[in-house]
Amino acid sequence: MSLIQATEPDSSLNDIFAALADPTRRAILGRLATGESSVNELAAPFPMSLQAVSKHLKVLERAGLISRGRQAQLRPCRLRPDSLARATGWLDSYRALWDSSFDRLDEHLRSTQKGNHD
Amino acid sequence: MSLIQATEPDSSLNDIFAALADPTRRAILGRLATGESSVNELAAPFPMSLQAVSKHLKVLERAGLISRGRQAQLRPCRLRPDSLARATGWLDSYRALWDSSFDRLDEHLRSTQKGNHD
DNA sequence: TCTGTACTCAACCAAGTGGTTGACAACGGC
DNA sequence: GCCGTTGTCAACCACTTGGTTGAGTACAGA
Repeated sequence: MSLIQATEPDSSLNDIFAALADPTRRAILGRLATGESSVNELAAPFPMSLQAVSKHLKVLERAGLISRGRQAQLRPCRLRPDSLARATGWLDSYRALWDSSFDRLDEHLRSTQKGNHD
Repeated sequence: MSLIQATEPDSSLNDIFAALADPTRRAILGRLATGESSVNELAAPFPMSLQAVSKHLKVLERAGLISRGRQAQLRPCRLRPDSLARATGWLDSYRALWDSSFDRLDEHLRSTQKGNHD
């Protein structure tokens, strides 16, 4: 079971999950799911400076969750689905292990003790 | 589309994704998927102190990804599937938006410009 | 009761994060 | 060419994070 190793090479999972851990960035992704958008448009709903939002966009870009174009002085952002797919892929594979682990745990509990947990 | 709001109440998503953003913690979850385990057993493969691993376990516990029991002086850790389900739920719902967004983007690109991006 | 084992708590440290403000670059319109 | 708009970069700040070491707690066994 190679999933156990600590030295997994996919360091981008770090960036992806870290990017998703911030509610502002999740909201930006939600906004972006409705279509391409400029930095100003993205920043408008948030009670923070434009620069702060620009930093968040940089984090999302580094994680591969968005890409940024260029038209005139606008810098439109749009989604990139592949990174999100990597995150869901990881979660899905672990959820499978998860569930089987619970079957095993359940069996273990029934055979050894009688519910002094939780 | 209520997904857009920045003031979403589910702050636990922050903790869950933040917990998943660390490779050591992902490895711990992987190890735990093979069955319940003590702190010492969990710490053994990692090139760091026991206390550091204990901190990681606290993070995972706060995120609701694991729970910890007590038998004698052992403090066995085991998985809790509900928090992971929340993360996958969020990702799945967004992936749906994501895909439809890409259909829309594709259409938009075809109708307005001819590929001066990427 | 004394010892060893398993683990946690507390203090500390370097590095990273999320925000600010101010200055600057790039571009379109006048 | 100048001005407003759009956005980035740099410096700074408070706080968090991921690690360390050292001390302390809780339990089992001799």
